[in-house]
Amino acid sequence: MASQDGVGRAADPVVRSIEEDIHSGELTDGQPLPTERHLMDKFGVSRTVVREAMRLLSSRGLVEARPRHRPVVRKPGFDTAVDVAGSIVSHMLSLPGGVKNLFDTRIMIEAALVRQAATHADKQSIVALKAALEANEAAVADSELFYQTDMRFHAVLYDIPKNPVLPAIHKAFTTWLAPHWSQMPRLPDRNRENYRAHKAIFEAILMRDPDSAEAALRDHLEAAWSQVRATFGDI
Amino acid sequence: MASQDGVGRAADPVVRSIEEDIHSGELTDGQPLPTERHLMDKFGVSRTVVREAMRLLSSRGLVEARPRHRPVVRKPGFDTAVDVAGSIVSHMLSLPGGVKNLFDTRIMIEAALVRQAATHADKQSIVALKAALEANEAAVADSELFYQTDMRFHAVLYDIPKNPVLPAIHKAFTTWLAPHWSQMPRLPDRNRENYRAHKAIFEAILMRDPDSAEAALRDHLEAAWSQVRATFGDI
DNA sequence: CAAATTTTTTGGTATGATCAAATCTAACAC
DNA sequence: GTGTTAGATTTGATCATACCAAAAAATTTG
Repeated sequence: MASQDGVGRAADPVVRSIEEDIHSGELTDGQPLPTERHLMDKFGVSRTVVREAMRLLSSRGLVEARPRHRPVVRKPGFDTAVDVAGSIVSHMLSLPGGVKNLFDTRIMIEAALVRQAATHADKQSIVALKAALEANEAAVADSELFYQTDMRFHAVLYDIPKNPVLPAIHKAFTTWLAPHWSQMPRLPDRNRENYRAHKAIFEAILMRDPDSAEAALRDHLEAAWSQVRATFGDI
Repeated sequence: MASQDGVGRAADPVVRSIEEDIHSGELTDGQPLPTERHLMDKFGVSRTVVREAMRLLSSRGLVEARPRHRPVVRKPGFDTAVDVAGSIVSHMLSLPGGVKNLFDTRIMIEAALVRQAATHADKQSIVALKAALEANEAAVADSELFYQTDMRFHAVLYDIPKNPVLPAIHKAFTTWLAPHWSQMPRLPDRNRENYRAHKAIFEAILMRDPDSAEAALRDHLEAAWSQVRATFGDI
C-alpha cells in the first residue's frame, strides 16, 4: 500500500514528469537522460532534488544509473521487476526455510509447466526442447557446460506457453537460487543422472502424458533438492 | 544483474553496514534509525551520502522513509518484494497484452494450487475453504462483500501449501489486477455464477479429484476473463 | 585521417545554511 | 499526579556553492 502522507517530496513532480516521458515514448530505451544541471533548470529545483528523483527512478527500474555515467532510460520488462525485487528476496532467503520455500514454489510452477507442455506444447516447442535435451546430453562430461544446458532445458519449459511473465519468473528462480546451487560439487555421474531425469520429462511430454511428466519433474527437482541439502545441511 | 562498475558509491558501506545490522537483529523491526547527523558522524561521511544511503535502503524495502519522519526499520517479508516490484509491473500492464499475460499466469498458478489442494490439502485447510465458500454464498446479494469473500476464497487456496511465498504471489495478483477488476459492474447474477464456480472447485477438491478441480478452476477464471474483456474490450 | 592530448562537461561528494515539521521540555491547569 | 499546551530544540528537506575526478568533447599532433 503506497501510503500518502499529505506532503509529497519535492522530487515527486520531477519523477512523474520523466516517468510520463518514458511511458509516452518521448524518452526512448537506451537514451541518456539530460544532465542533472539541465534538469534542475527545467524543473526549477536544486540538484539535490534532481538526484533524489534519479534515485527514485532507478529504484523503479525506469532508468539505469551506473555510478559515474549519465542515467540511461530503460523501458522495463517483466524481468526488471525481478531485478528490483532481488535484493529483498535475497534477504529473506537467509531466513530459516527461505530457500526451501522458494524451491518448493519452483517445483510447483514447473510441475504446472510440464503439464501444460504435455497437453498443449506445439511442434516447434517440442523441437526446441529436444534440442535442449540433446545439448544437455552432449555436455555430460563437462560440468560447467552441463550446468548451462541444464538451465537452458528448464528455460525452454518456461518459454513454451509464450507468456513473457514466465521467463521472468525463471530468471528470478535462477538468479535467486543460483548462489546455493553454484557451490555444489559437479560430478559427471550426477550430470548423467540429471540428464536421465530431463529425458524422462521430455519423453512424458512427447507422449502427451501430463501425469507422468509432472511425476518425472517432481522426482527430478526433489532429487536436486536433496542434493542441495546433502551439501549444505539444513537451510 | 547487479553490474559492478569498478568504483562503488560512497553510500555503499553505509548501506551494507545498516543492512547487516537489520539482518542480524541489531536494528529491530519498527525501530527508528539514528538521525542523519549521527550517522554521518558514525561513518565519517557527509550528509549527502547518508541520505543517499537512506534512499537506497528504502528502495530495497529495508527501511520505510515517510517524508518528514525518521526512517523506520522494516524487516522485509516476501510481500515487501511485491510492493517494490509493483510500480514497474504497473508500467508494463499498460502494454498490449500485459494484463492478459499476468492473468494467464494467475490461471496457471491457481490451477496448480487446486491440484495440490485436491491431492494434499489437510483437513484444516478443507475446513477453511469450506468456511470461505459459505461466506461467499452468504454474500451473493451484497456485491461489495461478495468481492471480498471472493478474494478470500482464492486466498485460502494460496494458504493451503503453507508456503509463505504463495500468499505473497496472491497479493501481487490482486493488487496488480485489482484496478481492472474493481471497475467491473457487480451484479448479483454474476455473483451467483461465480459462487457456483467456487462451489464446483471446492467439491472437486473434496472429492480429491485434481483433474476436475483444475478444470473447474480454469472454467471459472476464463469466464472471469471474458467478463473483463466484455467490459473493457481488447486489453 | 587516426591517435594522442588537452579542455570542458558532468556526476559524486563535502559544507554550511535555511526552513518547516516533528519532537521534546517544561510550565501550567485540573 | 495527570494531562494539556506553549515554547524551545531537534531533525529531515531543500537549496546554494564549491571541489574533485572521471567521462566526454574538442583539439592538437603524427
